[in-house]
Amino acid sequence: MKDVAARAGVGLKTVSRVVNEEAGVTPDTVARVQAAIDALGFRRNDSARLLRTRRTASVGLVLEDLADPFYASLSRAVEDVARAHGALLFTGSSAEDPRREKELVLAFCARRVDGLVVVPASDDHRYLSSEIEAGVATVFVDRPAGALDADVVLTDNAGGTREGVAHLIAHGHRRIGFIGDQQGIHTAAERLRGYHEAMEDAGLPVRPEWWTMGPTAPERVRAALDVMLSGPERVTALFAGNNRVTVTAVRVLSGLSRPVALVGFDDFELADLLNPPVTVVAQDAPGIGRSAAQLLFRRLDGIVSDEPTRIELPARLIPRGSGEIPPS
Amino acid sequence: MKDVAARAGVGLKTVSRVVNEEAGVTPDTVARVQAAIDALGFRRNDSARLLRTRRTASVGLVLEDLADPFYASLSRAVEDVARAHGALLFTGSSAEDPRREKELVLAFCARRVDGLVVVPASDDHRYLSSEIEAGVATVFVDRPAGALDADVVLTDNAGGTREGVAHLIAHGHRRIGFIGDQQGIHTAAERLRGYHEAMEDAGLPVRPEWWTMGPTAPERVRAALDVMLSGPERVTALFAGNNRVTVTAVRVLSGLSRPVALVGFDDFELADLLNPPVTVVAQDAPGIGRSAAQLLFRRLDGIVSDEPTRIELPARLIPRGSGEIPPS
DNA sequence: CTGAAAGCGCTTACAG
DNA sequence: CTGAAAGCGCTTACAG
Repeated sequence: MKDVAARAGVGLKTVSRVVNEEAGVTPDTVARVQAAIDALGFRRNDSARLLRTRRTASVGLVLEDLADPFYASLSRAVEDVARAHGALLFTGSSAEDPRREKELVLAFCARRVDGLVVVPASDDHRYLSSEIEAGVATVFVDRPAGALDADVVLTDNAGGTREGVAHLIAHGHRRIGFIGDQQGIHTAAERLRGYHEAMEDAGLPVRPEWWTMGPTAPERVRAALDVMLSGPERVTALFAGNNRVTVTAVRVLSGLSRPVALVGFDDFELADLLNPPVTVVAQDAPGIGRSAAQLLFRRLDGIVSDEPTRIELPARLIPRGSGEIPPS
Repeated sequence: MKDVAARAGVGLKTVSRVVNEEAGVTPDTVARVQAAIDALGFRRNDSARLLRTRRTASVGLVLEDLADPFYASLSRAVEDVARAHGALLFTGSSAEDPRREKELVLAFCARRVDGLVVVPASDDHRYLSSEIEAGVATVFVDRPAGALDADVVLTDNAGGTREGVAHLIAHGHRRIGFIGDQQGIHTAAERLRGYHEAMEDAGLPVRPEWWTMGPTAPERVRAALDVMLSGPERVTALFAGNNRVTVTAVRVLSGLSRPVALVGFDDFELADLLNPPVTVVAQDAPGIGRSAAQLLFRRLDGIVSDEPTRIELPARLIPRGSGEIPPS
């Protein structure tokens, strides 16, 4: 910029004015500066500009895994909102590792991002409270923050599961199984709660061998299914607590002689092409991302009250066939 | 930092030394500075630091759509390599819009990212040549850059298709159809070339109604299939030029009375759960992302020659059932 | 309409 | 072992 000013024979401030298209510069001066800019191939360094402006026009997104379809479409939604607000997006995957989450979050804070959208991997976010006080707007997504009262946008996991299980009950099932992810995961616990509530609402008993929580590895799910599907009190329908469980369940159930109904939490591509097509309770990944990002920018613009906001988005039941199979 | 220095009664440089854990500071001084840092809640502003250091420790990734599974896993691989090199990742989706691609690329350049990984949407990247001269390392991915000789990492599209078509021929097919994406798309044209080569290698004639290029919208694909699958010279096998075509083809073929063999380019989740399981030619999305990012950092470290590098990764045939159906 | 000075928050290149 | 000065590339707050 100094070179441009020298070549055009003007002050730094005038170059700055031309570059930023500020009014009040003679057309003649503009032309001279522009010529110098073109000749020198000058282009403004936004990093320097932003240092002075005291905002970085960027937001950081920390999630489990950028490659996971759910988070991928959530990311895209966050990106779109950020773009609409003139901000660029940093992304990082925590891989469910609390240390990595913290590392990423602090790296973004050190760059002084204007705001953060975080899918919590850690269950203690007190390390963030000083940052938030320092002015980094933060919105948690998919799961609430641990030990910190902060903005959060999530799916109504319990409600969605309740609806899915009620759907099975409405189709005549009375013995329904539930296979969920590990207890410690907030969404998993909420879905389990929804299962119990739906059964209770219908006045149906729940036997202890009908539900189980744990890793979603295929072997574990198969073993759990074996238990549920044997004996005189075996289940006639299954609610799968997430995507991976659903897929394993489809594999196992397709090998059985008598049909077992299935509803899964989380939609997935080609669910309608399977045999039978899989009924699911779908989360709105773009909707969650969009809400979170919008809330973030409302915070940045100081539009929202200081009170932490909690937004819960409904899940949607999509009947496709597997959930409408009657009890055998 | 000024405040910390004042509180600790030391110079700025000493604070800098402590923050950066440089050697040669008395333990006593370190303790005093550290106490001031803690008391004031100071944390280094990396944006300011990087302005002075003249590198930003960040790379920009521009692709079609962050929500697309192929690009999502490519992104994750780029992220992992970037992390290993201590760099953060900016991501942006061009949505196949050349203007948006340019906008994103230039925004990243204006932030002075150290390097760029770009999935080209535009077919003219001359706008980038001045940036590249200015030192922004750039690697193109999935498709070569337009009108610019630059580093590129891509899949062997022609070779992969040749292998897939040869697989169908090996299973006895002589009349094989090909439905591809629009001609203008580099990968689409390459795959079409592979189809023609495989047929020619086997000495098989290709009738004009057996292959077609165009939008991958379901209606277009259905119409194209109708043509190929009717008349005395109808095809007994189909090669689908990409994911979306494959999915539509599965739907159409599953409704037919006589079986038609199918091989698709690009793997997709649950392909093995469909009926019949779908044989595909798989690209290595993480491998492509990893190679591109590694090449980028080798450039940044000045390890590679100045000559643009072209890396072509093999595609892999995964037989699952649909591609092994004999001619009816 | 234009520009010189100070400053954003750090590091570099010195000197002591 | 420590620090004052200059500078990274811009903008802000003035003054003229």
